[in-house]
Formats: sequence, C-alpha cells, structure tokens
Amino acid sequence: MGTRTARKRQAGGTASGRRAELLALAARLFAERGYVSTTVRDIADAAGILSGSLYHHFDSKESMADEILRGFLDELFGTYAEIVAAGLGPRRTLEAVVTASFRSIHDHPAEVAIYQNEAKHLAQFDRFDYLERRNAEFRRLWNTILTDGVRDGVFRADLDVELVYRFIRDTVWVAVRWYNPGGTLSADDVAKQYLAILLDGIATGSRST
Amino acid sequence: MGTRTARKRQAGGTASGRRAELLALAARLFAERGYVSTTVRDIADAAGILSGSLYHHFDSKESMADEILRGFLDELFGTYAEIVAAGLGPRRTLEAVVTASFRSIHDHPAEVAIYQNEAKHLAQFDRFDYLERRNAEFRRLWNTILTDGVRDGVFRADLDVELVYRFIRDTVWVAVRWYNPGGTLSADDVAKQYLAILLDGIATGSRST
Amino acid sequence: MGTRTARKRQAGGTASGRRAELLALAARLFAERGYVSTTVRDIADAAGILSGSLYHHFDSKESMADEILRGFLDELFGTYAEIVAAGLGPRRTLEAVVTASFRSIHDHPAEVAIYQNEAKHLAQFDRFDYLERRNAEFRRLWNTILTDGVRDGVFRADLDVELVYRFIRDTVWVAVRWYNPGGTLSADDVAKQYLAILLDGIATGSRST
Amino acid sequence: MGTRTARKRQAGGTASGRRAELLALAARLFAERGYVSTTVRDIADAAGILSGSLYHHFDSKESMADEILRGFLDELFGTYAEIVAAGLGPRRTLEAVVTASFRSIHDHPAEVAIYQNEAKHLAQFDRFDYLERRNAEFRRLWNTILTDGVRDGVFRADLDVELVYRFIRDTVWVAVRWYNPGGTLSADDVAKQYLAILLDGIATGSRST
DNA sequence: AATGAATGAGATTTCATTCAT
DNA sequence: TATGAATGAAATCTCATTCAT
Repeated sequence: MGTRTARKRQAGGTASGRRAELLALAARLFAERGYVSTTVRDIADAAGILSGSLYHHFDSKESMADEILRGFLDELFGTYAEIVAAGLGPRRTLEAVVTASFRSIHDHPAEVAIYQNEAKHLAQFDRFDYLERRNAEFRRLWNTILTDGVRDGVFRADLDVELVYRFIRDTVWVAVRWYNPGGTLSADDVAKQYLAILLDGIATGSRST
Repeated sequence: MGTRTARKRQAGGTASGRRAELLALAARLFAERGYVSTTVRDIADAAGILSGSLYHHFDSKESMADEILRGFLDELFGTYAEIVAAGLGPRRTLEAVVTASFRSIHDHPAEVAIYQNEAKHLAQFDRFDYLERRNAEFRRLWNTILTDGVRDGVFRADLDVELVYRFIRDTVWVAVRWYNPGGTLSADDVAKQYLAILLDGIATGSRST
Repeated sequence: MGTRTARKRQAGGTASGRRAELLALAARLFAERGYVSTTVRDIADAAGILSGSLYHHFDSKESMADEILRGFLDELFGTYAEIVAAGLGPRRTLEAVVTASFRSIHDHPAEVAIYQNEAKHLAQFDRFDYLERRNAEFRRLWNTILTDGVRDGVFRADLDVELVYRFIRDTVWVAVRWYNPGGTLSADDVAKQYLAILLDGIATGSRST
Repeated sequence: MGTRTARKRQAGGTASGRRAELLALAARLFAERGYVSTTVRDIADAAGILSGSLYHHFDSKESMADEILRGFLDELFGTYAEIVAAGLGPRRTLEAVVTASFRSIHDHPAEVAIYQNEAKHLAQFDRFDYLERRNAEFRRLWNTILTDGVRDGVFRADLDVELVYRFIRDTVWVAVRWYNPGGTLSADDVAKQYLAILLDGIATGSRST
C-alpha cells in the first residue's frame, strides 16, 4: 500500500552484514541464470531462508538488482575518476582504464555480468535511470581519451573515434563471459594482451591496408 | 503430449508464408525483450491473433526459438564453409569471415541478438544441443585461421591464439547491440574499420610494447 | 511487463456474457466481505474456475471494482440527469431523486454497497479519479435542488444547505446496509416514509425549536 | 499459544501510558485506512518502533481493535444509561441521545469510524460477540424512545418505528465521515440542526403528504 | 486458421506473528 | 522494552499450454 522504503543501505554505502551476504548471493545467481530467470525463491533457497523472509531485507527483487548495480558502478567510476585525475596522457590513461576494467571483471564478475546482460532490460524502469547516465559518462571518458590521443599524435589520425569507442567498450566487458577469476590468466595478463592487440594489431610487418 | 503435432517446417526447410511471418515477429521480439521476457501473448498480439492460435503453427515457444536459431546458424555456417573452401590463405580468410559476420548482423540482426543473448540460457535444453556444436565449430574455424596465419608469418608469432579467438568472436558479434542496419555505416564499412584495428592496432608508429 | 489492456468492455458498454456473470459475482462478494477481504480466489471459487483464469477476463482485481463502479455510476447519473431534465421543480425533483436512489439500492445493492464502503479506499488510485468527480456532481445536484427550493419557498429558509445535503446523501445510501430487496418493504415504500420524515419531521404539532 | 501473554489492561480498565499512545495511533490508522488495510507495521512505523515490538504490548492486531472498541462502547453506553436514568421523557431523551452521539463523534472520531466501518467484519470473530449485544442494546434504546414518544403523542402516530430507528442510527453515525472535530461547526451545532430536521422536516408550511 | 475459455504451475509480494538477544 | 531475523500462510498475478467449437 504505502511506500515503505524499508531499511536503506547504511550511511556510507556499505550494506550491513546480512544484507551484504544476501546481496552477494543474489548477484551470483543473477549473473549465472539471468535476472529474469532467477527467482526470489532461488535466492532465498541459496540463503537457506524462505522467500518471504528476503522481504525483511529488501523491498523487491528489483531493488536487489538496483543496489548491486549502483554499488558496483559507484566503485568503478570512482576508480576511473582517479585515473583521469592522475593526468597520465592519452596512451597511459587508456592502458590504465583498460587494466582497471579487467581488474573489475576479476573482482566483481557477477556485477559486471549483470551490468552487461541486464542493463538493457532494467533501464526501462525509472529507478535505473542512472544506467543511462553511466553509459553517457562512459562514452565521454573514451571519447576524450581517444580524441586527445589522436590530437597528440599517439593514436592514428584516421580513427573513427565513435566506432573505436564501441569496439573497446564491448570487447573489454564481454570478456566477463569467459574470464575465469580463479584461472591461470590474471586480469593483468589479459589486459596486457588485449592492449597489445588494440594498440598494434595482430598482423606482422608494418601498416597493411 | 499433444495428439496433433503442429505442422513441421516444410520439406526443404523453407517455412510457409504465415509461419515465416510469425517467426520473423517472434525473432524481433525475442531480440528486443529477451526470450524469457517475451511472452507468447506478446508474439500473438504483434501478429494480431490470440495466443492460443499460435499453437496451430508451432509446438511451443521453445520450438520457435529453435527454428529461428537453427535456420540462422545453418545459413551462417554455410557461408563460412564456402569461404574456407575458397582457400584464400589465412589473412584473406580472416577478412572474409569477419566481413561475412558483419553482413550477417546486417541481414539478420534479430537472429544474431538471440544467438548472442539467449544461447547460454537455451543451451541447457536438449533440443538446443547444436548450439554447443556450433560453438565448437566456431572455435575450430578461428583456431585454424589464426594458427595457419602464425605459421605462415602473416600474424604475429607471440599471439595467444585462444585469447585472440575470443576477442575477435566477441567483438564481432557484440556489435549487434549498436549496429543499425538502416544507418549510414554499412556492414562492409564497419568490417573494414574493424579489420584495420584488429590487424594494425590504433597506435601510431611501429610496434610499441 | 507491458500494459496489455486486455479485452475491454464491448462497444456500448455492455459486458459480454461470461464477463458480466463474473462481474456480478465479484460485486456480490465485494459487497458482502469488503473489497480488501475478498480474494481473487473467492471470486474464482464462486465462479467454479481457478483464480488464474479470472485474468483471462480481467486485468486485475482493481479493474473488476473499476468496471463495477463505473457501470453503476454511469447508469445512476443517467437517471439523475433525466430527472433534472424533466424540470419538475425543487420539491418533486427531490422526491424523484430520493426515490430513484432507493430504487437503485433495490436494483443494485451490491454496487451501492461497494460505492458506499470502498470508494474512500479506492479513490486513492488514479484509475478511480471519476469517483471524486461523481461526488462533486452529487453535491452540485443536491445543492441546486435545495437552494432552488429555499428560493422558491418550498423548503425552510433557515436550512444549512451543505449540512442538509450531507444528511440526505448519507441517509439514503447508508440504507443499503439494511434494505432487503426481497423483503416486504419495497424501495418505493422506504422512499415514501423517508420523504415523509425528511420533509415534515417526526414530531407532532407545528414547528418546535 | 505464546507462553507469556502480553500484559493485560491494568485493573480499572485504563491503559498505561505507552499502551494508550499505541492504541490511539492504531485507532487513527484503523479509522483512516480500514482495519484490514492497516498493517501491524504501519502502526509500528507510526510509533517509531519495529513491528515485532508491538507484541510486547498487545497479543495481536485483533486485540488492539478489541480494546479500542470495547473501551469506546463502554463509555458510550455509560453515557446513554445516564441519560435514560434521568427520565427526561421521550422528546428530551431523544435530543439528549442524539446530542451525546454527535459529541462522541467529536471526542472519538477514530473509534466511531472503526465502529461504523469495521463492526460487520469483526463481528464474525467470537471475541467481538459484544458488538452484536451492543447493537441490540442500541435498538432497544431507540425503540423505547420512539414507542414511548408515539404513545405520549409527541411523535407522529404513523411512524414505522423500526424504520425511523434505522434512519436515525445511520444518519447520526455516518456523520463521522465528514464531521471535522477541528472545524467551525461544533458537535452541538450539528446536533441542533439535525434535530431540527428530524423533528420538523425541511419543508415549509404544515404537514404535506 | 482462429477464438474463447480455461488450466496448472509457479512467480513476486504481503503480513501477522514468533523468538533469541 | 526493543531489535533483527525469520516463519508460514496466503495473496495477486503471470504465462505457456490445451481444447472444444
């Protein structure tokens, strides 16, 4: 009936113990099975409680996804902001941003997967307005890096900046589909290899086309 | 279960007029909203009939997705087979496969989107066994191209073939998320730019690392 | 997900056979047990179907109440409009409106009960905006009758019109709580007695106060 | 069921400070939103505590309503008894009872509203048996007043006593829906106007029908 | 080919209540 | 007195599917 807001995240943004546990569980399941296909009961079962009991902690399934994504994006863009603030120049900035992104896949694979796979679906609800804002922020970040790099002559002059931005964005994030945080390849390894290809290509010899 | 199974695809694989229409509608909706979130009623509504009436044409929602994906993959791999059969050498083969893939995004955006977004979910059902087989085929195709290229000296010797395969696969297909078949950039344009980056990188000057 | 509007009432406002049946059932239960306490399953049980099946006919429990009230009020105010249009003068108009109201209790006891008991609760939802509009219409109707009557000298000059309006409105409608359509007292009997009290009071002799 | 039953009303019937506060809160909410639609959590929220904590004070939601109604009716019928005991004769008794009723609306609007709106629903539970007893008492009170009045020739001889009783009962109590304790019209004002209508009617001139 | 009515399983959510701390 | 976590029952609603006509 009313709009009982139910206990918010505690001041400072860190969820309290039990909440955080449940949120982590939910994130894992959302990532594995997809948001829509994950039932509230799945989450409750995984937590060893009844599905109704989840509503003691969260308003709705949607609000769980909200909290997961919001927290993740806040952290991620915090990191990006620090990198940009360091003023490393286009090339080193690009490397740092790519590396930070792969590290975030390493540290928060579930969150990244949700962001990748469910953002489009969730963005239709008002409460997820920030997703579109974050997308725009993303685009600005990359456009700046690439444009600056072209201007400084460290990136090829003939780049279609918009297109390259899309390629980079997608390739980095889509790696969440196969990257294994526990595997032999570290996030930094993957970042290094990816940067090698992105910067210099896979062909031998000098420029082709 | 049912006594009368809905009429199967006609001999030769081409669906009759009404079926094809409905299938195209379903594909579009599956692509837009996701397979799980698209209801049978959504499809029926779009077709201007009642949901029950769809079952005169198809056994189930699953069988619609099945038919869509099967047809798409058959065509796609037919094209790949032709390219490989042409024996163009690693580099030209890579270019041809990438170009064919972007063209397939142009011609069948809905099908590609479904393949990208729903394969993981659908693969859990027996009837979609072929998805995994196609994935393996894909991997073989790319491994061959890349390994041959390294052997022939047209691709860099230090490539992590497995990693590069994933990068290429993901980057190509994920473009379905933003590529606009009606836009100013043609599939071939995108392919060309993408190949330029993939082969030679975005950095200026000679090799960096 | 979407806002599928589900088969509307047929053109002309008359609900089709099955819908009308279900609506009548729902109205009876809403009246007996209250809107909130009547479960969708109660209605379905009474109809001999499963609760989910009700959603084949109606969007929601709310929309059932909506349709019931809307239909009832449309008819009621249609009748009022006819009476007013007849231009009978304040006193006969008052008598006609009161009589029509008791008849409406006779003919649609469930609908009146819902209107009486649930309007306040339902009015909080946007879709029931018309309830407030109808209330205002009601007030206008009575104010006109009473004011005209005072002006014409057929009603006492010292009436607090607003107060009398409330008394009449409440007394008439609240009768739905005890009036028995199958009993010995007809709606017209009740109306006549009620009018006798309202017009001349219960005291003997001439004016008291 | 529970081992420790929540502390009962204190001897003498007056609730202790905190209890009384909570009860007043509950009454207001029951009146505003209806008993069924008011959740235990609504009440707890209003009191600034958690819903579970309410159970230190009360056995159940039902027992809150019980205590509210019981207390209210005890007081009300105490007042009626005093009036009857005064032996004022039918006409003055009627006036006194009506006036006392409007005063009770003034002093306890929430309780009256609950009595009006929820009695029917609550009466189905054994613990609320007294509601029906109070109703019967009510009816006896009015029947006596009216019958005596007719016998004494102060009320019209042609009254349908049962019907008039219902009219009076309903009209008086239903005023709780619009009467505003903080407004310009006092309870006694309303009572006076109401009695004027009830006793002498709204029509001018002598007897009509 | 399609309608109209229904099923049945399961989804999210609500909420009075309990109880250890 | 109160919190915080949970229960368990039931509510509304969704949706793929069936089937007589």
